[in-house]
Formats: sequence, C-alpha cells, structure tokens
Amino acid sequence: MNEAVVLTPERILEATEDVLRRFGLTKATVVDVARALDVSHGSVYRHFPSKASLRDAVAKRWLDRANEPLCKLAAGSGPAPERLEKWLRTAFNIKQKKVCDDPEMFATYLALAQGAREVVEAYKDKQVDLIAKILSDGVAQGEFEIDDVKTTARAVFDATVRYHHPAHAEEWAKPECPSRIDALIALLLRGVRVCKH
Amino acid sequence: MNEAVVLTPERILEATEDVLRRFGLTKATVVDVARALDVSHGSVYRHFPSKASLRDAVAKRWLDRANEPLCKLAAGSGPAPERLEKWLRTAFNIKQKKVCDDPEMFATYLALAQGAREVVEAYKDKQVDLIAKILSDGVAQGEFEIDDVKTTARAVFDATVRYHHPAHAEEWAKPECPSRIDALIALLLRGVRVCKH
DNA sequence: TGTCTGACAGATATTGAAATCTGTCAGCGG
DNA sequence: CCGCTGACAGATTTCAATATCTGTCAGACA
Repeated sequence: MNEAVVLTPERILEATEDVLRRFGLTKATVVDVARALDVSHGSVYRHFPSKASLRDAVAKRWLDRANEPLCKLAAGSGPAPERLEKWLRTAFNIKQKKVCDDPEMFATYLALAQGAREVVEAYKDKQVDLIAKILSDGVAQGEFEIDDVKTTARAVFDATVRYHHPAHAEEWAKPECPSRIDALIALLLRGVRVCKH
Repeated sequence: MNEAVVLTPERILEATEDVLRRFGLTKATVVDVARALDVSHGSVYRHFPSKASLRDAVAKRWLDRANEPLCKLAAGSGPAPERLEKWLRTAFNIKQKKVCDDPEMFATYLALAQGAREVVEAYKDKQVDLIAKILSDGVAQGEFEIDDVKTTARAVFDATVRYHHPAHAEEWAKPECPSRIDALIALLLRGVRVCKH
C-alpha cells in the first residue's frame, strides 16, 4: 500500500478545508471533497458518518489551531495582570486578524461554528479554563483578590464577548474599537486586582 | 374632517405593528398595512418615503418604549452601586421577558433592528449615557472612583453585551445564566467602586 | 478479508416563469 | 387646493419542475 494513497481522516480533513476555501461553505459538497481526493464520495462516508460530523471535525481543527498561542500564554509564568491583559489582547487579535485577512473565509468559519454547537461549547470551556489558570496564578502571586476563580473567569470571558464572539465581528474594524478595548480591559483588571492604597 | 379617518404617521405605525404581529416581518407588506387602514398603499408613501423608513420608525418606537423604565432608573436618586445593579438587571429583564413571552415577535424585532442601523446606534448611545449618569452620580457620592466616566460607561455597556444583545438571546434561557449575570455584575461593580479597606 | 465503488432512494437545492410587491405619478373628488 | 386613488414599470418573491446532493448498500476488486 502506497502511503500517499491511503485514505485517512486526516487527508479528508485537509481536502475538506481546501474545498471550503475554494467553493465556500454553501457550495462545498461531499462529492467535491471526494473528487479532490480522487475517490468516490461513498469512501468519505467510511471515515465520517455524516457531512455534519465532517464539518464539525473541520471546525474543531480550526478552533484548536487558533487556540494554541493562548494555551501557551496561559501556561507561561510572570505577573498575572500583565499576562491576563496579554491573553485577552491576543485572543482579540487572533479573531480580528482572521476577519481582516480573509473575510470570506471568516464567514465560512462562522457559519461552520454556528452549526457545531458541541465543539464550540468545548472550545469556550477551554478558554475559560485558561483564564482561570491565569487568575489563580494571580491570586497565588498576591496580585488578584478573587472569591471564586472559576466563576470570575467565566465573568471575564462573558465581559469580553463583544471582542471575541464572531457575531460582533463587524464592529471590530471601527476606529474607536482599540480605545474601547483598552477601557474594558482596564475595568476588568480593576475588578480582580487587590486593593492597593 | 372626522378625527378618526385622518391618516397620520401615528395611525400608520399602529397598523404596521398589528400587521407585523399577524404576518411576521417577512410576510408583512406595505399593501397589507394599507389594507388594514382601508386606504391605498400609495397613501402610506405620502407619510413614509419608503418601506425601510416605515420599518425604522417602528423599530424606534419599540426601542423607545423598552427604554423608558431604564431612563427613569437612571434619572432617579439613591446609592449609585445599587442603582447601577438595578439598572443592569432591569435592562437584562426587559430583553429576556420579550424573548420569553413572544419569541416570534422577538425574532421580528431582531431582524428589524438589524436593518435599522442608525436607529439602533442612537439607542445604544442613549443607553451608554444612562449608565454614565449613574456612574457620575456614584462618583459624586464618593462610592465610585472613575477616571473617565463616559469611557467607563462604554466599557460597562460593552462588558454586558452578552445579556442585552439579541445575538446572544438563545443563551438567556439557560439555567446557569442568572449566576453568571451575578458574577459579571459583581466583577463590574468591583471595577468601579472606591477601594474600601 | 477488507476497502472501495457506483447505482439508488429520499432529501435538498437550483432555476426560470408567473405572481406579487415597491415606489411613482397623473388625475379624481371633496 | 390638497389628500387620495389606482394603474404602471421595475424589482422582488413564489412555486413547481428539474437537477444535484446525501447517505446506504450490495457487490467488485485487490
């Protein structure tokens, strides 16, 4: 068996992303994916039970890739306030870069994510865990004063929804956006920091 | 001239709301509105230059009506922290009540608002002004410590987007929602309060 | 034996012709 | 004179026929 012609889930996902990039979400069909791989569409169903599951797998790949730098930041060390600020700004930048670089692809990703509820839910939970990690580091450092870290992490995530949820993407390009982000981050940091007299 | 048969913008708006309620946004036509008023559709165009402007006027009416209790709260007196909390909770309740009581009507309102950009923008600015009013009251009372009231009001508005923007409406019914709102409000209040040692 | 194919049924999407709607305006009637 | 009507052109929507797609499966092929 030639390694290159073995049909694996990985190869299918790769081809699916290509097809999505070329045709867009609404036009991309399983038949297109099969054609790109030079197999019959029945073969694709051997690896993914439905088009929906294939779509979800693609969504998961994208989200995981996008999440990687944030995982590193959360795992890092250093003063928690700076790290939290950096984490939030990075989270916003990743999304904003995506939408600026390739708005059409972003629309595809958005529509994809809207369907893949479970995948997105898991992704959000991971994000909250990352914030919680930084917050608890901050508490340990004596920089933050927080009753319930997990709950507060949720609150920070909720409070920043406007700058990471795709539903608000069209607002991100506005000129007043950066200063509003600054104000929001400042407000949130004040909300978790210990009282320095 | 009989008062009842004079065709006024007000009567047209009333009839338009009725028609929207009965047929929904996608099915409602200017002809339907005219029929409800027992006039020709040409007459409607005498008062509103286009269907879009009629739609915008309806949106404005709705938003203004919804906003009324919030205006009163902001104008009131009493301790600012309690007032801010009450204001935010009321804002959320108004939206959540709308979506629970009549989801179909809410969908109509949502679609309507998506089209009426300017009207919605003005409405949001008004909301921010109301928050700013409470914040500056709080500063005067020595309860809040805020550099730039207007900017912070914006930040509070942005931070609570998840619970007043219709794009997130489907999350409002979830059981964990109230506790997440509590956490968010607590975080924001901590962010504006003076440091009490 | 296990992977892949290709034909098939039912579901979904496309298409173009017909129907309806929006927005205009000349003229009617009070 | 002034507000309203109703017919009209162009834009938009509907609808049903047609084409394409999804998901299955019996059998080919290695």
